[in-house]
Amino acid sequence: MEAGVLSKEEKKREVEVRPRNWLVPVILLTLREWNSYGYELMERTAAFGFEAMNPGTLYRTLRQMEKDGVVESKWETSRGGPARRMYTITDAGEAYLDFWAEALEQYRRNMDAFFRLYTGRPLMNNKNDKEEENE
Amino acid sequence: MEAGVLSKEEKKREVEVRPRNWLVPVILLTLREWNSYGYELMERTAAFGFEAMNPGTLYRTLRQMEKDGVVESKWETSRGGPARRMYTITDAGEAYLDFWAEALEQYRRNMDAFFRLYTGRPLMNNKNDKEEENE
DNA sequence: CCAACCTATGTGTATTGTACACATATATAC
DNA sequence: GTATATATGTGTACAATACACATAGGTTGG
Repeated sequence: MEAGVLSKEEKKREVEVRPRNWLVPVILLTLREWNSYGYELMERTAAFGFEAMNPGTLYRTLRQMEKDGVVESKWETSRGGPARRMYTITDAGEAYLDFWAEALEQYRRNMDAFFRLYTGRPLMNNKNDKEEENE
Repeated sequence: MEAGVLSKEEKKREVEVRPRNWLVPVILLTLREWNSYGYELMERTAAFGFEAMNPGTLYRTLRQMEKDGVVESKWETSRGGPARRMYTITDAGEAYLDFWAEALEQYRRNMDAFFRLYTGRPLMNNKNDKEEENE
């Protein structure tokens, strides 16, 4: 394999940087601002990295979130056009969001550690032995 | 569901904040510092959020990375104790790492946007209509 | 000497978050 | 009345990681 450029193999899987469980918090955060519904949420989640969000994934996630009690929904039919399932964040949802944000902070520290090491300066020499440097 | 505290349901799945594809870059970054092997890498990946890394997952990932050409390995037997499969990062591996780090920067912006919104100040009022605030 | 233990690598299978493909229904515009 | 935008949904696939378990070499101590 050649160096310097990425092989077709690697390009294919592109690099996807996004935390797992990113979708749920993003939805919750958005709903904390305004009540909303699936179709609209799709646009807004794009701002957080879900650029080509698949509708099915979003709708299913919303249903699951309702089962989990972090959101509630009811149909909104008083309007032209197809009915919308309007979602509201629950108290449990806000609690979950807070919990998640806290965890995100911890992760940010991990990411910073990554960058410190990446950008050159080795954090420390706390490795007991490093005899396998070269052979 | 009660608010303020997390339900058993939510506690069970804990909040796992870590980007997808985090393991591979962490391994590559570590190998860029020193050549290493699975057993040792387990300790080091812990520093980046893989606190209870399962051996199987790590070893399988390393093999896959070798197939992808981002690392190379050879047995090290000149030592007491079980043989170690020593890994070295390849040029392609370094290129991949660079590529990934760049993508990570973009994600960091998403995360910052999340925090700005989370910590109160609404980014903007660029939403066309928000009639569903209350009903 | 052989049993217990640490080191070290591995396989088989499950889980989970999201992706992809596709289906359906309601209104409005032409 | 059919095309289009809006809106919600199901079935299935996939990839990253988790979990459970197996194996084998070497060292230590009774």
